Amino acid sequence: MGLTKTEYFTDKQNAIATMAKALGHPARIAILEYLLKVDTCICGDIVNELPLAQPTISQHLKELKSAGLIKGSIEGTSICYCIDEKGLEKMQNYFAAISLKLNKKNNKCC
Amino acid sequence: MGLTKTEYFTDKQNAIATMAKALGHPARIAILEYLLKVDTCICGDIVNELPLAQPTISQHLKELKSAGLIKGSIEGTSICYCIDEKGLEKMQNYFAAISLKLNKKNNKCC
DNA sequence: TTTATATATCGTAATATTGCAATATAATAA
DNA sequence: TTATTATATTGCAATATTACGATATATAAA
Repeated sequence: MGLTKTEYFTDKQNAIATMAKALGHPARIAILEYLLKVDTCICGDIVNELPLAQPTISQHLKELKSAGLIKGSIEGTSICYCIDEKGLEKMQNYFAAISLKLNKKNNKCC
Repeated sequence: MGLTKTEYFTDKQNAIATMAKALGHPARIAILEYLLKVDTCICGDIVNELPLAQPTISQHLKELKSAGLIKGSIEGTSICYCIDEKGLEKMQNYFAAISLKLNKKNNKCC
């Protein structure tokens, strides 16, 4: 086992779970926040910024990228990573919709 | 290894990552959406609703609960689970804040 | 071409997650 | 007390994740 049964769930559920999973590690949250903080879109300064080895950062970047949360473009020798607004917008919309639903019914149990 | 180095990150980063991680599985997204859909707050109907065995659901509920995303209260023999608004509000606020920042700087690279 | 620099990939060890059968627990019903 | 019912816990196999050293790759500089 150890294998998620994605086939039992809807595409949308899987998509949200995939993005949430990508954000489910503090290093990846830190990368996101760093990309958000710096004005110019930054490449491997992330490696200097975070207390993790370069291969580890590279792996985390890959995961964020494949989840559609960041984008990377080649800039000479280095690579320029930046936030993929589309992905984050999806997350924002998802949680905004949930909050809206929670407000409508006033969740009065428990 | 296989061990996340949480000590290198801020409490807030770890907190967001923990909640995101809990949402990083389609079954847990499905549970959340089910709790959101039903008006009365529901217990073990989740087991009937989802195509996973009872111990598996129980485990997923435990994770959602320990992440502060759902609450459970004993209701006779069964347990009534419902959404913990505080946790979801934190997630909503987090993504709303990110969107806001993304709009301010207009993320024009890549 | 050779060297330097930046990033990715490979290989691997340690640990975590997923899923479920079997079993335990805890509350009500008979 | 003895079922019955609902949920949790245990134990375990299969797989995934995390982290990093070593190495590969690819571009630019000398």
